[in-house]
Amino acid sequence: MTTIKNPALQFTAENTVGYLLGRARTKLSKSLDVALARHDITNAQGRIVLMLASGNYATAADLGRELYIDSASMTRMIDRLEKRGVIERVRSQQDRRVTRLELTDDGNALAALLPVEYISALDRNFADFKADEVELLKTLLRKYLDSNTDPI
Amino acid sequence: MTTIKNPALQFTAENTVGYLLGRARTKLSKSLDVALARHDITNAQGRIVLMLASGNYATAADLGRELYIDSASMTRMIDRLEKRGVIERVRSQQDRRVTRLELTDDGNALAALLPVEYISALDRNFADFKADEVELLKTLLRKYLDSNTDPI
DNA sequence: ATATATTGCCTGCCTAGACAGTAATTAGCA
DNA sequence: TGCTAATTACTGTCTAGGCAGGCAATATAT
Repeated sequence: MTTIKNPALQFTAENTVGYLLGRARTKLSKSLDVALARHDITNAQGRIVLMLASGNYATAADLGRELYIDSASMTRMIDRLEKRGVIERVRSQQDRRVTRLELTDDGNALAALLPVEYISALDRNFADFKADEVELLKTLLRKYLDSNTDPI
Repeated sequence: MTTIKNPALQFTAENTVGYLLGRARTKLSKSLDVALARHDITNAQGRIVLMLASGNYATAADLGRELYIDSASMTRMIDRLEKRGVIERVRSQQDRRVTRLELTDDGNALAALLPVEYISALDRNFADFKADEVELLKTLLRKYLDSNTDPI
């Protein structure tokens, strides 16, 4: 039994969780982008459309809070989706700071199509995985996301 | 025992592997950026420095192939690292298309410090995980990365 | 030996995020 | 009531990626 005295000596970036996580996310995201391309929408954009369609989010701030995306990035994302014609900004009368986000008819039609696209794309991506392996992966990811790492 | 007839009906973006993968990657990457900030370098940049220090990669094309990053993005990354003073472009004499990437003295000094930073930052991020849980996560990610998803 | 293909690097322009800072509006409290 | 907090959305400027296309240099095939 050998003990590694100084882990830094055998450290390689390519073996890092961070590295694997980054590559896996890029691969999957790219694959989803390809799958959604014929709807003229990206993975990141489709997610927003679905979240709005769920009725659980009404404003850019809502979405940003859930996604841990800052409001500046959300503003730009909303810009793209508005230009694309799937959502509209509607200024709230109750609180004139907020602009409610509403799906257009096109947006609702898109939202109806997306789940099938996502499900089949994910199925293809994880075809080699048994169902409980995917669940295990999700469980581990959720565990990491729920842990609060001291920022320092 | 109930069978779900139409999975699309209960589909929510927030339960997706893609969603969890994206959020986890963002969280970890942000944490690494904070940890490396005092070396005036980002996570993505530190990875390149370490890969060059390993001696296994000599050119931007080498790095891009390993990281699945396209050459245009690599060009810009090299620009930033060169401006930052950690690497130099050295035109090859053998093949005048290629520019070899060499760490400067500053770059080598940095490469010597980085492993410890990465290791401690990762330890903090996965403090709640048992060692074999991290390994399990890495195994699942590698399995996904090794699978070849038909692009369509 | 030369036309063709490949490779390496680059530029331009796009999405997606980050942070900092600003203006407008509302909420909360002395 | 009036001042301060907090909240919402925004702009500017940055990193990090993507794709398309282009040029120069090397490899390959006829």
